[in-house]
Amino acid sequence: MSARNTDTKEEILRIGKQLIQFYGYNAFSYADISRELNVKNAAVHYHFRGKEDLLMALVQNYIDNYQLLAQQLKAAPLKAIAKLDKFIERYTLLCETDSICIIGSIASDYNTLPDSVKEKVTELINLVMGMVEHTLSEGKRKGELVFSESPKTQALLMMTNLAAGVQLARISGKKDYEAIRKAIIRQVKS
Amino acid sequence: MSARNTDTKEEILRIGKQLIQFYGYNAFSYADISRELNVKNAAVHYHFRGKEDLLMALVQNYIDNYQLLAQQLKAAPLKAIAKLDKFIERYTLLCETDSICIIGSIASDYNTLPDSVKEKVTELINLVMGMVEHTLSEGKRKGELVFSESPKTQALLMMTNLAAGVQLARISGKKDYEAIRKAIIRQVKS
DNA sequence: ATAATAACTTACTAATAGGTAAGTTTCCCT
DNA sequence: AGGGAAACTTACCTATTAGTAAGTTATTAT
Repeated sequence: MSARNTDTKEEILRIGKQLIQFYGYNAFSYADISRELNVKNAAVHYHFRGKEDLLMALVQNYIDNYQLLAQQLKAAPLKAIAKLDKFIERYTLLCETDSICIIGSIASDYNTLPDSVKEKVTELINLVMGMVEHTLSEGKRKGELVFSESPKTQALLMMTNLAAGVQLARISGKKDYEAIRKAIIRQVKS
Repeated sequence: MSARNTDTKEEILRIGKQLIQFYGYNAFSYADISRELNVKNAAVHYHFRGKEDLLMALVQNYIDNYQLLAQQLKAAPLKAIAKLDKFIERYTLLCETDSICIIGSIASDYNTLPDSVKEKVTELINLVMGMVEHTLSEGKRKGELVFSESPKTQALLMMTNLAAGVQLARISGKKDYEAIRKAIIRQVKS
């Protein structure tokens, strides 16, 4: 099936993801990836025709990943708060590496992207949003969560707090993120 | 004092600001500015040595602007809600041109910026944050606003909702932004 | 054993990036 | 009237960008 190395493609995706979250989509190049992987930039082009294709694959990767998480959360015998914590933890981890959420990163470069990618990003957002909304909705129904906004609006609030929270954290520090993280839990808890 | 054109410098700042808010800092070039202004790119370099200097001037511009707004809000005989509305309106206007908050835009490219700019951005954030916090704090003291978080945390929540709200709006539409806008007012009102 | 193919490297493009040095035009001040 | 300076243009430069065509090496299926 393969010659030399089977997981170069996955490595490219891994590094590309890191670079986008740390520097931004328009700030990294194929040279950055090939340097870190110790291959030539043509090797990167071999696996992903162009930067758009790489981004496309990356977003699809996220979609797959979140689809899995959504399934797990639905099936898991966890309290709503615990489910939310599982989701929020992803942002906390980002924070610790001075990285930001990929959706936030892409959002800033959104107007430079081709329509095909824009559509995939919309798909990802709808997925994540729907997952949070569902978790909130279910938690409310079961009496585990209390909030007065609609689940959809509450999900919007929570998501924007988190996305901008990690962005803010790299400028003004992790304390601000922590304050936000605790507050968004309080908003749905008491 | 000047030859030919006195406001080229201001025009550069205006266009630069637009480009950053629409495409992002790393996605625009001096060529974009010079094209729109009908000058050569060397003319842009004449007014701003390099891209960093332009960004620096732009952030300083925002600082001046927000310092003025902060003064106005302190002096104005307005209810806290009206003051917040004045501030929030800026984000609503951004939304209408598919643009995002400059802080959010810079935050995504933050790790590609030199320290000098990073410090200026911190200064801007502290200013804006302090302004919102003060407005919230005063409003609470006067009994015009009601919220249980500390004014600082409430300011963090409000700011992150707005910053990510406009980012989200260009992807999933203005309705989501509107829902957020109304919700953040309800959070401090009732 | 060998043919096919996956996974590369080598060796290039053409376009754009940010940036500069030297000259030119226009205006103002004396 | 003439000097100086502000506000440019002309004409470059080097580095980097995304991208490609053709050749090489290693693996695998037959």
